[in-house]
Formats: sequence, structure tokens, C-alpha cells
Amino acid sequence: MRRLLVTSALPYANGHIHIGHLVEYLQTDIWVRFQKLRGRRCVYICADDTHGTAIMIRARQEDLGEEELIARMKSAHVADFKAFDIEFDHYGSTNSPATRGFCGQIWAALRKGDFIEEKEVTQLYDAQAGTFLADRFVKGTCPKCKAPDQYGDSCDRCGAHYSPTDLIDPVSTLSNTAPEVRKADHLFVNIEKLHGFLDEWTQGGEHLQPEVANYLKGHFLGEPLRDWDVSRPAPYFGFEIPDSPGNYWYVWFDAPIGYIGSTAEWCEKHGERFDDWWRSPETEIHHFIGKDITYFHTLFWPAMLKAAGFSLPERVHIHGFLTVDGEKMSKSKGTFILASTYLKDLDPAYLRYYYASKLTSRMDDIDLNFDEFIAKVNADMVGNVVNLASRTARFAGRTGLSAEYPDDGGLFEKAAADGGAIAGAYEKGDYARAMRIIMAAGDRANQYVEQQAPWNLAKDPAQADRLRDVCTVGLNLFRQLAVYLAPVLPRLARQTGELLGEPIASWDQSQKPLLGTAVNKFEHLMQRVDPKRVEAMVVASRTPDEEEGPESVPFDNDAALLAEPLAAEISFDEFARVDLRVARIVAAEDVPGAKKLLRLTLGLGGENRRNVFAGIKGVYEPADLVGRLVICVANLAPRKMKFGVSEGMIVASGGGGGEVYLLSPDSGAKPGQRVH
RNA sequence: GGGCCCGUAGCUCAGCGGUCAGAGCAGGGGACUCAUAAUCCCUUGGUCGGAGGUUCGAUCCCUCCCGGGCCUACCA
Repeated sequence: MRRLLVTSALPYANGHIHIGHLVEYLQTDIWVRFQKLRGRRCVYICADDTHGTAIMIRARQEDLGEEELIARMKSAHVADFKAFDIEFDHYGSTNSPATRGFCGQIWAALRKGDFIEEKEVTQLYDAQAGTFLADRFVKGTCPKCKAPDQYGDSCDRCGAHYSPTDLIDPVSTLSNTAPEVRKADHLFVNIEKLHGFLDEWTQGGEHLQPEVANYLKGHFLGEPLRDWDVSRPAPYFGFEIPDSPGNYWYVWFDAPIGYIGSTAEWCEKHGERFDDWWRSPETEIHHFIGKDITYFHTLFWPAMLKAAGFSLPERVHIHGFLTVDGEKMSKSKGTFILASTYLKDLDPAYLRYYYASKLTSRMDDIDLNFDEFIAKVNADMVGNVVNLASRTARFAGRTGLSAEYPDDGGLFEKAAADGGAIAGAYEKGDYARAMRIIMAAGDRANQYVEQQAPWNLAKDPAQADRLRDVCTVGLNLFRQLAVYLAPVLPRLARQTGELLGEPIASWDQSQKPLLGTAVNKFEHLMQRVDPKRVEAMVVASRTPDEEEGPESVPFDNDAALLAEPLAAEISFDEFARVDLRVARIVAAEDVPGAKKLLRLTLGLGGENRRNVFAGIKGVYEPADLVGRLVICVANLAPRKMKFGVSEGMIVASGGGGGEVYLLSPDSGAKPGQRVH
């Protein structure tokens, strides 16, 4: 018997579940429910990912112990999942004895296979916070382009990659003190030793979508694989490496091992043999992940499993990101919607169906468009599917279903035959296709009811049998849809079972009509989406600083400060060295070939002109800029750039990306005036 | 610069070498009134991004170009 072990990526214990996460958990849950409905042995395993520097820092900020932090977050995650009908067979934590045990086991295998190497790594250390600093906890001036305030791994101004120790004037974002350089021995996994295996595993078979296999081939497998740094020196929230005291496994080492640990807990609880699930050719392992973590799941993870003698994934299903109204989720626009916020206003079934109607087997991003969301759910769910029951069940309540299935012109048979195509689509992850086929069957059923006009039959007592037959057909066609939709809409399936007196538990129920049973009192199966509630949800998701009343002082949260902590203190003299001037943009033009740059001509009064490149393309239209006043750094050394020499900078706030806000002086300021 | 994906009706997407290119929603007209202003019928709407090529025949295959997205590199 084919056994299936299915996982979703482990959500990080650093934040709450949002609608972007839900794409993955719903995609997986639908697949698992489908497999179970088909009678497959299928187990759905997940867990919280709990280790790493970010957890340690957050626990400190909230003045909690790490254990307390991750315990709280786990119960929040579990509650969110449950509310969305995401049904795990087991939900564990990477911070568990089971996961620790498997980390040790895999580690021992890596040691034994001589995969582990020790190398000295130079890292920045925050003496005040008493911790080594991960790259993104260090900021400083880019060694290449001298841009200030850049993270420790790369410069988002010039894109240069470097080590945090290369930063000029580095500052710890934890304590705002200058970190010191310290050396530490790190442990590395030499996965190049498994290069041949990875070539074969990624390129052969159907383990990966073709675009993923190509990506790996092009970016990683064409050259020797770099050693993977899997240890972090204390203090670190995680598991200490048994044969290397003072060192901890890096969070990405133990995170996927959480799949195994969590499975073991499930086995323990249900009296299953662990080896049947992770060391058996009878079990297919399926991972569902987002495209951002492709690298870990398609190179390191198979390498670890291979080295330690566990089963390899049969397939890694990779999905794209969620956008909302065509854009990245945004807190200020109210499209960064937490699962718990959604639930206050809307039925989870809506999102389950909507995502299902958009998901394919490709790793394309999917878009949540609220107008479409409302239209689609109302038209398909309420207007088509639920309406079928709604318009026939009432009439059938008096008589129940006929004892024999009446002539329906082949409709039931046709929809039963669709089952193969629908199942095939589910199996491949092409839920959008499955939904299309199901909705087409619903359309045909509604046509039937329309033609038979049971409301007319109901007026004539002599037609009672005929009426019962028509309702028997209508309700059976509806029930077929409920079976096909059961993976997506478990509640609808349950309600349908209650309505017709037989629970929906198997795909096969779509193939044979239900006859001779009573029909219970009909109750609404699903409410229409209320656009006002959607709007309310978006408003509730907006960060407070967007909700300013006309008179009141707006409340500003501290997101910006947290994202970019204050720089180290400077003296007045140091400040005075920077010569800021008011300037008028006298010309602005597009720079062909540049992704972010516009060419600006700044006037400082009289004939004083400056040619400045500004990274604001796509944010500001050149035509809108001409004539306005800005503030420029006037004594910045000229800088040669790809498209010409830049003679200064204009100042702007914003976190980069699309968020750029130019500074302007109040009216009355004159070009050339210095800013003091 | 390299890699991958995409560009089909107003919108979201099917189709993919072969009869007049489809669906849902939106738009227009009608019918019905059982049903959650649901449903049903009819209908408007596309030079299938552009240009070449292969072919008896291309939306579908090949090449180039344009446009969008993602990744990667580089330059700022």
C-alpha cells in the first residue's frame, strides 16, 4: 500500500501566520485531504521552527524566555491553522527531544562519512549584548560604494556582497555599539562530496518542477558546491553540538530535521514504526515549500538525508508568493493580513476556495484580488454550488429521495466520469483546473433544475413523484460536487452529509447516487461574501499610522525604528561637515538601461548646476519632479557611475524598494540656502 | 550580461499543429421567480504581444524583437 508522508514548511516562531503563509498550508491541506478521501494512507506533519538568533533577540525584546516565547507562538499558530481547517496529523516543534535526537543521529552520520570540516571564521561580536552578530544585525558603511547604513551581508545601494567585517564603521543594531572582531571555529558540511548524487537527484526523475531543476543546474550545480556553515558559537538559541561544546547547530540545520522529529512523535503516539515512514521505499515523502527556501530543500536537505540513510523526498512541491492586488503585501495598504484578522470578518471557506481556484502546479506567484475574490466566491460557491441544494432540498424535505435513480439525461454519469480528470488535477496540484471542471458540472446541474422547474411541479399534487425525482437528481448532482470539493471545503462536505443523512468520507461516493434516504431541514450552507467585511478587514490590517484623524496626533508605531535603529552618536562638528543645500530640480530624465536611477539636474541658484543620479526611478515620474525643491548633499565627493558622474545626492527617507520619500523645504526656501 | 517563466476577449485564465479560438466574471437584451437580488436563454467583444521561418496547415514548433515578472551577476 502506498503510504504518503506530507509536510509543509515549518513556520518560524518569530511571527504570526498571515494570508501569505496560508497559501502553502491550504495547498498542502487540500492535497492531504484529497489523498485521504481517495483512501490513501497519508500523514500530514508540521511543526514550529523555533531556533536561531532572531528568536533569541525577540525574546529579549519582549522580556521573555525563549521557551516561553516559542510556546506562546506555537499555540497561536495552532489556533490559526485550526480555524482555517488545516488539519495536521501532528504538529510539533523543532525544540523537542525528538528533533534533538535526530540532529545528533544525522550529525554522527555526517561525521562518520567525513563530511564535517572545521574552519576558522571571523565574525563581529557585540560585547555589550554578549553575542556574535548575524549579518543582518550589523550595519555600517559599504566598503565599496561608501553608502551608509548597509547590512552586513550586502549593500542595497550598490549590490556589493561582502563580509560584515569589511564594513566601515560597523555598528551592532542590538546595542548601537561598535562590535569587535572575533574569530571562532565553525563546522562546515562538505556537500561537494555529494555533488554527483545531487546532479542525479535534482535532474533525474520527477522530484522537482522542471524550472526548479534548471535553476539549480544553472546556479549551483555547474560549479563545486560551497561548504555549508552549520554551526554557531554560543550564545545561540538552539541545540548544542554534542562533540563540539560551545557550538550550536545553525537553525537551518535543525529546521528540516523537525520534519523527522515531528514524525517520530506522531509514530510514538500512534504506535507506528518510525522506519516505515522515513526509511521505507513504501512511503513517498512530499514536501510543500515556498520558492524562497528552494535552496535548502533541494540541495542541503537531500544531501543530509542521503548521507544519513533516510528516505529522499519523492517530490518537493514549490509554490510562488502571494501578492495582493498585484503588489507585495503591505502593512500601510492594509494588505498584510494576519490569519486571525481575516477570521474576524470572513469565512475561511472563502479563502480555501479562492486559493484553490488560483493554484496550479507551477511555482508562479498567485494574486489575491479582492474584487475577484468577492465575485468568484459569490458566483461559484453560492450562486452555483450551494444554490443547487438550496433550490431543491426544501421540496425534497417532505418526501426524501426516490428509491431508484431517475433518468437525468446522463448528467450524473457525466459528472461521475469527470471524477478521473478532477482527481488527476488534484494529484498534480493543479487545483485551478479541478475547480473549473467541478464548476462546469454545477452549471449543467443548474440548467437541469431550471428545465425541470420543480417549483411548478410543487403546485400540482399529481406531480409529487415527478417532483421527488427531480429533487433526487438535483441533490445527487449537488452531492457529487460536495464530494469533489471536500478537500477544499471540508465544512461543506460535512454539512452535506448531515443534510442527506450519510457522511461524506470517500471519493467513491461521487460515483454512485444516494437513494431512498430522508432529507433533513435545509439550512444555509454558506453566506455570500459581504464586500463591507472585506473592506473592514483591510482597514483593520492597516498600520495605525495610516489611520490619522483630522484633529488628533496620529499614533506612529516603531516599525521604522526597529527596521533601522539609530546610528552611533556624532559630534556637532561631524554634523557640520555635511553641507546640505536647498536645490531646485531643473531637469529630470530617465536613464535608459538603469533599473533604479533617474538623472537630475539640480540648480543651486545662478548658473550653479549639478548632475545627480538618484535611485528613484519608478517611484517618481521625471515630469513631476521638474521645478520642485529638494535637499541635496552638496559637498559629497563626485562619484563615477555607470551612466556618468554623480555630483551629490538628494536626500530621501524610506526603507528602499518602492518606498522613497523625497524631502522638501517649506515654501519660501531658496535654492542654494544651506540647511543648518 | 546569464537563466527561467509569462504576454490569448475589459478582468482572471483554459486551450496548444488541423473544422468558424473557449470558459467564468464584467457589458447588452430577454425569461423565470424554487433559491442567499440566486438561476436560465440569447448576445456584444479577440489581427491568440510583434516580425520572420518550418509546415499542406501554427495561438500552439523554431529564431529574433518588444513588454512584464522572478532569480543570478555586474554597475551605480
